[in-house]
Amino acid sequence: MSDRPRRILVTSALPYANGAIHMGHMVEYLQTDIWARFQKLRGHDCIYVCATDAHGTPIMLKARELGVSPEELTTRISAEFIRDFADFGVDFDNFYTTHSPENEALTVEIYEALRASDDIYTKTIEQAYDEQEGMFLPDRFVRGTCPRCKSEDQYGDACEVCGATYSPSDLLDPVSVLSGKTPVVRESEHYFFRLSEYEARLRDWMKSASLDRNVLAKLEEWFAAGLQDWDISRDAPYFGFNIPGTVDKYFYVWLDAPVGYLASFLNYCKREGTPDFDEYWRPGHDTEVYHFIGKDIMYFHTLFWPAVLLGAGMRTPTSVFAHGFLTVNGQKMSKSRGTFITARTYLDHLDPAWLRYYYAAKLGPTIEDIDLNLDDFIARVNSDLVGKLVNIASRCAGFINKNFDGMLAGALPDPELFEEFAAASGRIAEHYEKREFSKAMRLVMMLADRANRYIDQHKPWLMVKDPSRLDDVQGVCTQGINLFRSLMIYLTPVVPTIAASAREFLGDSDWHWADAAFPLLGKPTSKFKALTTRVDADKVEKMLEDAKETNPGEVFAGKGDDEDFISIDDFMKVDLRIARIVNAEAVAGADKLLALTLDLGDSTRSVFAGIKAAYPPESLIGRHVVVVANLAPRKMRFGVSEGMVLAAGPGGADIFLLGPDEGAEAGMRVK
RNA sequence: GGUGAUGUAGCUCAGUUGGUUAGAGCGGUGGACUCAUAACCCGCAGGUCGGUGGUUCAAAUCCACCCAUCACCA
Repeated sequence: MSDRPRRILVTSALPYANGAIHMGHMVEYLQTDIWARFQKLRGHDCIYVCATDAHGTPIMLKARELGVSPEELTTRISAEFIRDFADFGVDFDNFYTTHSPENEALTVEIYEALRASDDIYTKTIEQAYDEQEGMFLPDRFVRGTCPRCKSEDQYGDACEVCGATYSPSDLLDPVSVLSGKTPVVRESEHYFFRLSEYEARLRDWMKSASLDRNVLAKLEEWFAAGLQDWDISRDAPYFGFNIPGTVDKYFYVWLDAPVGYLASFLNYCKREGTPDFDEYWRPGHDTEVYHFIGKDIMYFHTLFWPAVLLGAGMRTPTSVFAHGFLTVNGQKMSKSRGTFITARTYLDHLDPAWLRYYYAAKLGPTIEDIDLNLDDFIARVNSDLVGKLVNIASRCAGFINKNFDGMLAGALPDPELFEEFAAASGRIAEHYEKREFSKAMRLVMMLADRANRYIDQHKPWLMVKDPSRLDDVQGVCTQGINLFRSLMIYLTPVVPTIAASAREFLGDSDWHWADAAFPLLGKPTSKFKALTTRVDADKVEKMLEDAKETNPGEVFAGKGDDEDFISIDDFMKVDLRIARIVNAEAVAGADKLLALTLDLGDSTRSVFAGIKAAYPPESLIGRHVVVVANLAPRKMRFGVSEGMVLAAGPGGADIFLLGPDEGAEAGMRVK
């Protein structure tokens, strides 16, 4: 097939270190991993690198919130990333971090090169500034009322209700998400990259990169709108790399993040002593570089990144492969629906091979979203992987084991059929190469059907009763096992763990793609063990229950996306007050309730609290507690409750009321 | 709001440059088999191809508008 191995470098987008890897992330890492494994299986020289994306405001703030340094935070999260990926069988050649000396050196080098080519200039801009926090605020950290439709509590860059785009200074009643204070407008000098000068060169690159049709359409759209120069600096405090020649300016995280691809690769080259970094990143070599990304970050990878590389005199990626998002049961992943499933939650309950197969069965080369439909997942894996594929080996192995001591026959009874399977190699490989994984899977499963039909037609279970036909039994089963073996070789990139067990069963050494064309004959096999089990619907159910319980504080979405936070305004909607309990008594006929009379300073309320088992009523009188004062009154069997007293604990006798420190008085607002 | 994409059997998806009765797998159903992780094999049923209008001898396929879903707007 190929005269000479291709030299390929592939990357997946760098996961952002402020939360756990989830099922949506896995689409990309599995897609890339399958492709990289395929290339290696074909005998090509393929290196797969990735890294943690460690910089930026969200990480800085998250670290502050947790009371650790950003370095500690990202190191800890990187370790989680590495574990999750390893357990899913994602086989990186190197997984590094953007907070590394290599990355700093490369980022600075690129920046200096851009300066030398006059691609960098400075300009003073106005930006929202939080005086209390002492920092400039990214657009998403300012919220307020949309100037167009007057919807409240919108982001500083766009209104989610009417879709208007604007800058934070346009908001009515802007508020800093960090302090709750009104931000002021302050001037600052920023560094800009002259992206606007790059349209022609980017168009040239586009043509050579054979991008997906949809990606091209998107690029055209952006060109039509006109390319704007890119603000690549941020003011201190900022977790990132200092811009040389400045005291308080830092590179914007999106500048050094893609440089992280180079840094991770450089780190790999240094460690392994090979290959030569420059052969992959300087122009004029026949190496190939591919970035796998999600469609949401196309702008950075198809405009900024190639332009930066061009400006710095480096080579541009051979192509950029964008994929769509993941939906779960047809909808966006959502915590409240329990469909926000982290990689770890999945791994706690289910076999990674199943997800790898399922994603492969649905993935194509386009930016279309794919859906993880859990009922479909169960049906698909059980029917394809177990019922069709593994079943071929399972139904043949018994005969070979029992009657022939595990020995395969010396010849195939139907070499033409085997040849059909071998001949499919080219088409399947082409599908893999073009990232048409779903087509590859369909073809393999069609062949698996064919193999099952073959066995059914020859009925070894009948022949085995006739001693004179034992040779035929061995032949048919050897044929079946070899058909299985070829298919398993084709599926190695998708389900490497299953392939490894199959190889062990067959006593085969390492597999290469080309091995599928040559049958295994006259060799002993080991005792057959189940290669994978069926998906148990109960386990999927348990996983979903777990997903619902995942602590939301531990999981965050991507950069700048904080849909899982509530804003300061949301919090301020809750009117928490200090109240003094002026009276408490058991409610006749209620097992758990106490009727409390609360003094809120300016008013008195009746509140029912389910704390009877934990507190004798008389012990409460005179105590100060915290109460939700603006909770809608609720009619209960014993009367109307006009608020809610805050307490912690699992319930029963283990309930602990919240109380203020000495000095708080009834009616004070808690904030 | 602008732009782009998607919408085909219960489910997941194919449908090449418009051309004979719209396909596959799963599921359902009837049968067969009993080697196999109740797997496998044979048959059957299921769709006015999101809606409306148009171009054409002919449209899931082209055009317009509408509806729904999703994404992007640096």
